[in-house]
Amino acid sequence: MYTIGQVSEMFNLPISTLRYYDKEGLFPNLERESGIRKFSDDEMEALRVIECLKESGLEIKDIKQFFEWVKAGSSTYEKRKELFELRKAAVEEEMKALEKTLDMLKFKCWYYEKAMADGNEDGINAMLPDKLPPEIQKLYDSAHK
Amino acid sequence: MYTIGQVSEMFNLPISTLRYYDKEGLFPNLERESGIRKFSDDEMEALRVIECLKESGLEIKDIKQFFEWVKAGSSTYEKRKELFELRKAAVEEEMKALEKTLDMLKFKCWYYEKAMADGNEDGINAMLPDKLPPEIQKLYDSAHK
DNA sequence: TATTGACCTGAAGTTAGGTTTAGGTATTAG
DNA sequence: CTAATACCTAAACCTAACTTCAGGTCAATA
Repeated sequence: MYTIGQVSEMFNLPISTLRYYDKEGLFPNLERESGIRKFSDDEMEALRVIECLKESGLEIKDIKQFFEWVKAGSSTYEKRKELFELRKAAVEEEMKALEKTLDMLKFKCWYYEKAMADGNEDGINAMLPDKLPPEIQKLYDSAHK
Repeated sequence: MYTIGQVSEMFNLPISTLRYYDKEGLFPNLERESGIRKFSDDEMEALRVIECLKESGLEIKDIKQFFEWVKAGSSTYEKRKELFELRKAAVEEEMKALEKTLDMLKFKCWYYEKAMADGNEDGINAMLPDKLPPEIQKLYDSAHK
């Protein structure tokens, strides 16, 4: 069993955030001892799931919904599975978007390296939009498709 | 040259968002014809950069800063390059975080598939935390490290 | 004894990134 | 002529996810 301060340290989350999560219903089974929250391993695992679902782009109210399904028992296995499948698809989409973003960033890094070497952007502009070095052209095309 | 409505369609962004970006100074060279915004290829490329930097996690006010550097000319090449290097590192970090998130999501998908097949979570709980099938154990460990 | 530190609450405040509203102009279609 | 479109502005509004504040309890320490 851990206090809110210990959990805050372990997860590197402000105490105020943990209390906020509790108020929003993300720890439906959280116990208290004379008013003081006692975080068990269940709440620790819940926090891992919260961080996962949050990172996947899910809103707090929908994370709460998930924990309500957990409380409801085995009749909600299917809903819960579907939720995770959907978040998985969303994260895979987001990673694709980030790949494209990364290509643009790499292109811009090359761009400014060359601009610094040349003292101006004229040489680069003469290569645009399709006479860039092959590796760079790939990045440029990926970022501009 | 494009009108705001055309740009809105092309980038799939609300007109109100384009006007908001303009108000925030993200199109420092945007021209107007009797009050009406005229978006040139420069603004189109600016928008691609805006979307890239936004996706990388940069705030609007810092994107504005970048366009001020562009306006300032070749003396800011280094700053601009550093900005893109930093955003590149940030996106690479974020992708790592998403990989871990994805591992947790895949684990949970497996978890609920098995729970549905078994009708309960007992079999799974007996395997936790280190007697899971090898592939699944990898996901679990990645998500719990 | 008193003060420090860790916990508690409800309510108000904050921030980013837009969106909506209310009112106006200018061009074109019927 | 008038009515529908597409544009414009300033200012108010909105939402999510926290954070801060003001005031209070309780246990251990100096």
